[in-house]
Amino acid sequence: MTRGPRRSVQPDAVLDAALELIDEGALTMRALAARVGLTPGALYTYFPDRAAIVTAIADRLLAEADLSLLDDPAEPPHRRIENYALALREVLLAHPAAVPAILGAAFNGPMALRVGESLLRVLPDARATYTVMVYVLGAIALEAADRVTGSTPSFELDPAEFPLTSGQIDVILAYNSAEQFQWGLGRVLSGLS
Amino acid sequence: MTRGPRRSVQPDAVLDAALELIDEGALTMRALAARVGLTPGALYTYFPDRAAIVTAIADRLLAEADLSLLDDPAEPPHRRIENYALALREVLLAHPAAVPAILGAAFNGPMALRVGESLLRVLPDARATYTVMVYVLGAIALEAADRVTGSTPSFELDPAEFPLTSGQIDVILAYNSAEQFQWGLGRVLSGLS
DNA sequence: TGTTTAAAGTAAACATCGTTCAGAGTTTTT
DNA sequence: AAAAACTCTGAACGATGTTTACTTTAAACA
Repeated sequence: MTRGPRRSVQPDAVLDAALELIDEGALTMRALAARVGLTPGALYTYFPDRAAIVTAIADRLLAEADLSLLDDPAEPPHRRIENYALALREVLLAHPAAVPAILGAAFNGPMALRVGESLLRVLPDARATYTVMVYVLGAIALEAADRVTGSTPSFELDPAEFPLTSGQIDVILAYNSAEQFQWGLGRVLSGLS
Repeated sequence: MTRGPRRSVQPDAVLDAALELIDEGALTMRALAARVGLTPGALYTYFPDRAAIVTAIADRLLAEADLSLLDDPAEPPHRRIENYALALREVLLAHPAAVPAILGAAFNGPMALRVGESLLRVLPDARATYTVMVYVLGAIALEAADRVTGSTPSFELDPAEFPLTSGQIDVILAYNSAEQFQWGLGRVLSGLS
C-alpha cells in the first residue's frame, strides 16, 4: 500500500473535468483545480504538467472508438475500415477543441499503437494504412478546426474571380459532413487496392 | 496620405520576424517587439492581436508555393497536382511549428480561395478536390507534428503484442518522407478517377 | 502659415497563465 | 512510538497577451 493520505479525487475524474473545460473553450490549471475541488498545486500530484493532461485525454479519446469494428468478421475489409473511421470521427468531433492535441500526440500514446496494429491486420501494407490514417485524421482535423472557429466567417466570394468555387459553393459548404467523409474514404480505399 | 509619423518598421518585416520566432520555438509579443526594435504595445498598431499575426503568416506561407504548377499545360493533370503538392509540402515543412496555424486558418485566408479555385480547374469535382486537400494537408500536418515534438520518443515496442507493427517498423519509421507522401497521393488520385 | 487632427510609439500597468515551494496534515511502515 | 512517504494548501514567481495614458510626429485644414 502507498503511504500518505488517500487521494480526494480519482485521476479519471480530473481528466473528465479537463475535457469538459477543453470543450468549453479553455483548459486552465486553476479552473481545473476549482472544478475538482483542489488547489492548482495539488494537480501536480496527479500529472507532471498540463501537457501530460492533454496527451492523456488524447489517448483516452482514441480509446473511445470501438476498435473491434476493425476485426468484425461479418464485414468485408473496406467496410470494417469505414465503420471504424466513422466511429472515430464521431468520437473526436464530439470534442473538436481537443482534436489538435490528438494530431500532435497521435503516434506517441499507447492507444495509437493498438489502432495501428489493428489497421495493419485489415490492410497489411504499412504504407496503405498510413495513407488511410492521413486521410481520416486530416479530414477530422479540418472539420474540427472550422467547428471551433465558428464556421462561415463572412464569406466574401467574387464569382468573377472564383467561378469554379462559386459554381460548387453548395458542395463546398457541405464539405464537413459524414457523407463526404465516407465518400472520400471510399475513393482512397479503392485507390489502395 | 495617412497622417501621423511614418512607420519605423515595414509590416512585412514584422511577419518575417514573427515567423523566425515561431521557427525558434516561441512567438511572444515581447520577443517580437524586441526583434523589430519596438515596444510590445506598438505591435498593436500593426496587427489587432497575436492571432492576426499568426493567420497572416499562414496565408503568406500558403502563397509561397508556386500555384502556377497547377496550370502547367506541359504536364498531365495528376502530375500537376503532384508537383504542387510536393512544392507545398516543402514550403510548409520548412516551418513545421507554423503548420498547425495553417490547418486552423486553412479556409479563411484569401490565398486559400485561390488554391481551391486552381485545384478545381484541374480536378473539377469539388468533392475530389476536397479529398486531395485533406490528404495533402493531413500528411503535412502529421509530419510537421512529429518534427516539432522531437521524433521517435523512446519507442517501446513489444513484438509479441504488436507483431505486424514490428514487422514493418522500418517502413513505419520512414513514413515521413517525400516518397511516401507522393506514393499515397498517387493512390488517392488514382482512386478519384 | 498656424492650428487642428490622426496616427506611431513609449512606459507602465493589469489580469491571467503554468509552475514551484515551504509547510501542515495524514497514512503506512519500521 | 518514531520515521518516512504521500496529499494538499497557501502563497509566491516569472512570463504571457493586452490595455491605457501620454508624448511625439506629420499630414490636413483654416
